[in-house]
Amino acid sequence: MRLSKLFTKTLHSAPADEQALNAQLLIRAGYIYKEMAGVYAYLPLGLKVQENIKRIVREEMNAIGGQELIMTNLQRSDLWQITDRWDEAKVDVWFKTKLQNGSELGLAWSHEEPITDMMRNYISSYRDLPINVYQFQTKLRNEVRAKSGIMRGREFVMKDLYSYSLDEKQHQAFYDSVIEAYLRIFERIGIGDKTFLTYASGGAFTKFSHEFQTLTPAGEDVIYLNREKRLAINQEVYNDEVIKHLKLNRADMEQLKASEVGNIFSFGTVKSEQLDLSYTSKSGDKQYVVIGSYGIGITRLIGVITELFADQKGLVWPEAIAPYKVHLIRIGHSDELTKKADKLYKLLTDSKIEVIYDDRDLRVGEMLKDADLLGIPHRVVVSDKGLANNTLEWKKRTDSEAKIINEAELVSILES
RNA sequence: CGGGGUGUGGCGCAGUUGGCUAGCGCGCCGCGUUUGGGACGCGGAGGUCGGAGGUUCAAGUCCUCUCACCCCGACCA
Repeated sequence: MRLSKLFTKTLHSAPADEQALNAQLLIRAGYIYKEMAGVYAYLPLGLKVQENIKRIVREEMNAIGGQELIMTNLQRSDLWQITDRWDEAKVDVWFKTKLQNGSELGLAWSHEEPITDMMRNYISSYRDLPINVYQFQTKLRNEVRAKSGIMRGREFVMKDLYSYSLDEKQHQAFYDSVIEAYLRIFERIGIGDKTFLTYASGGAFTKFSHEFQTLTPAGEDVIYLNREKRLAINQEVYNDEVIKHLKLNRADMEQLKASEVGNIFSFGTVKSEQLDLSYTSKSGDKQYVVIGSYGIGITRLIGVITELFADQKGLVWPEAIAPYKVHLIRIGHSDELTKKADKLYKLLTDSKIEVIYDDRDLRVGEMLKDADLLGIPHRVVVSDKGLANNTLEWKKRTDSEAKIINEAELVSILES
């Protein structure tokens, strides 16, 4: 992509009404646009980051047998009435609306009820199980107070997976495989060393649920972490009984701020009993399906990663999710130089390396500032300095000094 | 929902005790000079001051209501 053609440009200063670092930087760099409090549009750069995260999540979900689908945003009220979660005293984040004929609809804040009800049409025999399906969906939640930029919005993208299992054993095996898959996902997107499996309150069925908490001062949660065992306990269930249950010691636990980027939990048969989702077993009797639910906050991850890696100069993306791999800058505008930069741009893009090419005739300072702000992992500069001996400058976003290398060296660096 | 704060061109801000054609910086357009870390000169375009009502000879400035946004807290199945 040529920067001269890219939709969105950078801003010198962040809007005053935005305090959160993640939103400030993402807005300045042109990744997102704020529509209203807690509601952000994703512009081309931001969408690419989102899609890159989704790609990794999708690969890992498919690898453990997940099948992607997409549910609807408009939901019937009757399903939620059955499980007693339509009442705003019970669920206070509902956005509700009405059909022309007056019947009430809910706007999806979760999909547990509709997807489970849908399964009644497809599950009737033990032969139909297990079923593990997931989606990337926009969740709408009428938060009383949106805050922290994109980390807690009223509209956000979540990956949610639902597992339907024959019995507790089958469920547990899948549940464990999700834990492994989640750890791989966080590793791949570059926050593995800062993300920890965390015990949290379990809800209706189990004693605990599991959360995946990423350490960041910008997070809303407080966890107690045993770094050595890479195990944490959410403050909400942090007590002697739980510590003992997990064979941990209070003395080894570190109190830290973190952001919940994923959570998984078991419903047992609670929800299938409520919604009457059952199957006929091999021996002919009626059994309720064991259900699990597994979420990853896709857009929240973008916020967390921004907070985690950004520096004074701007964004810093891990390579796996960066919108582009290389930020190519041309300093100078002689025909010969332009030809050289164009050629390099073509060479890299032809090799399937994603490049954002600053072909604008701006002053150097502006181009370099923009490169820092956009946070693309590799910066390559071609200038008159390298014309004679055919060299260029390469610098990682996280390095302080550029290195002089030649084209072949660059290609091998980028392809490694 | 309780408390605190803020709304003035696309962005950041100034605007004294009400007073003249509402300013400044950035950005934008034109011309020229520049070109290795956000250049400079000259000339332009762009706002009716969040909204409604009121007080007044006169309101961006005062009053009432209202909307939006930010922060702290409560909340977060």
